[in-house]
Amino acid sequence: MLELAILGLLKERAMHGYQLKKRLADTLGSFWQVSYGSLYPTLKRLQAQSAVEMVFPREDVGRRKNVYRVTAKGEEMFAELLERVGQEAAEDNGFSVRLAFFRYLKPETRIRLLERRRTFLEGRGSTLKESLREYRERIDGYTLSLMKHELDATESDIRWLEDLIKSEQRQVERPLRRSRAARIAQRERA
Amino acid sequence: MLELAILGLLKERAMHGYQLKKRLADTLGSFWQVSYGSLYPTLKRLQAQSAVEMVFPREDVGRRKNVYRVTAKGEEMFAELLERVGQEAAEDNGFSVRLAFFRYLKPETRIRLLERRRTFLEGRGSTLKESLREYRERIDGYTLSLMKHELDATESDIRWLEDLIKSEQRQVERPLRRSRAARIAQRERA
DNA sequence: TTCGTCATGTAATGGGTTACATGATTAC
DNA sequence: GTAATCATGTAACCCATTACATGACGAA
Repeated sequence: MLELAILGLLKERAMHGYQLKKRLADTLGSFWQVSYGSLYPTLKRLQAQSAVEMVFPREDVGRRKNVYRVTAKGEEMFAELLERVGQEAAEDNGFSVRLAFFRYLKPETRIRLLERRRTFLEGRGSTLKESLREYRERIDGYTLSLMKHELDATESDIRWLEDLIKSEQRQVERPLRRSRAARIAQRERA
Repeated sequence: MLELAILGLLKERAMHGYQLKKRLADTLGSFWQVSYGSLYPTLKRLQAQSAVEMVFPREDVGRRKNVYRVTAKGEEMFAELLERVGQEAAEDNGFSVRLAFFRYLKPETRIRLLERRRTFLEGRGSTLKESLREYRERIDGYTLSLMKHELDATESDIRWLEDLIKSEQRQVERPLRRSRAARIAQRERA
């Protein structure tokens, strides 16, 4: 997860650990906090795997900063990690981090990931409904209220996902339609 | 967290590990999954601390089952863990687990916990708004959409909390009013 | 000159998971 | 008798955190 996030951010531009942490906090910070104690070791590990390499300072001579950039191997790793449509990719953080790098995926893969997430949330929804049906009388008001609220939140998540999926599908279809139009135009020209 | 949940569930009735895991999955399962690899060691640890003790099987002789019950010391531990209004008590899981045992808290403590959670969520909300304001033009559509959706979800959480707080406050006030009425009645009797 | 923030790192610890191993009981 | 589920446990690992340690640089 952290590796994916680091590679994804370094893909945009070379950065050093401290900067990386700031960017991480800014874009993913509302759900995903990283400490230096995990950031720096991960960065070193990625370097050892030659997924990233140090950019030796030019104008930046002053401060002791370890600026890293992604290597070709790092790009591969990133793509592999990002596309991996396992269980982890459907869970809260795994999904959010991947969404932040969606622009690097093909629309079809995006749809697959979105649908995986939807299935996951539908599972959570059913579990919640089941619990509500099964235990409604036996559980206390607070847990009941929590469950109802969770169910609402889950359903809202699903609606949001549905919108994302629809908009992806439009993006997949439109080029097709255009090419069909192009084919027609070509036929007419003939 | 797990200790709190185990003690809280065993407070209701004595159970063995397997049962405990089921109850855990049923009531808190939508956000909090535990594996045996962490459940059994925790149970043993609690036993070593004499927070729980084994109930020796009577009618249940057949199966090899380790049924545990909470001890007086366990009750103390539970109360202490539950009331602890630290950072962890405001975070997602910490809060939800505590909410599931809210009935064991005084209304004032409940309100304190609810307000801590609200403050926490308001912080998240501000962070999100800040990011949206700051980066709106620079970040990609997916992250933007995620952030907006997160903000909506956070605001919905806050509204829900507000309702819970209000209903707690009513419960704090009503007995006061009743006692005032009692005082008046007493005065009239005099 | 000193304070804040930039910047990097390590060691100890924590809290969990996965995979493995075992075996009893129940339902078919 | 055999498959599913009940039931307990351990060892290896993973991913992260906290606390600690260090020091450079810029601004007041």
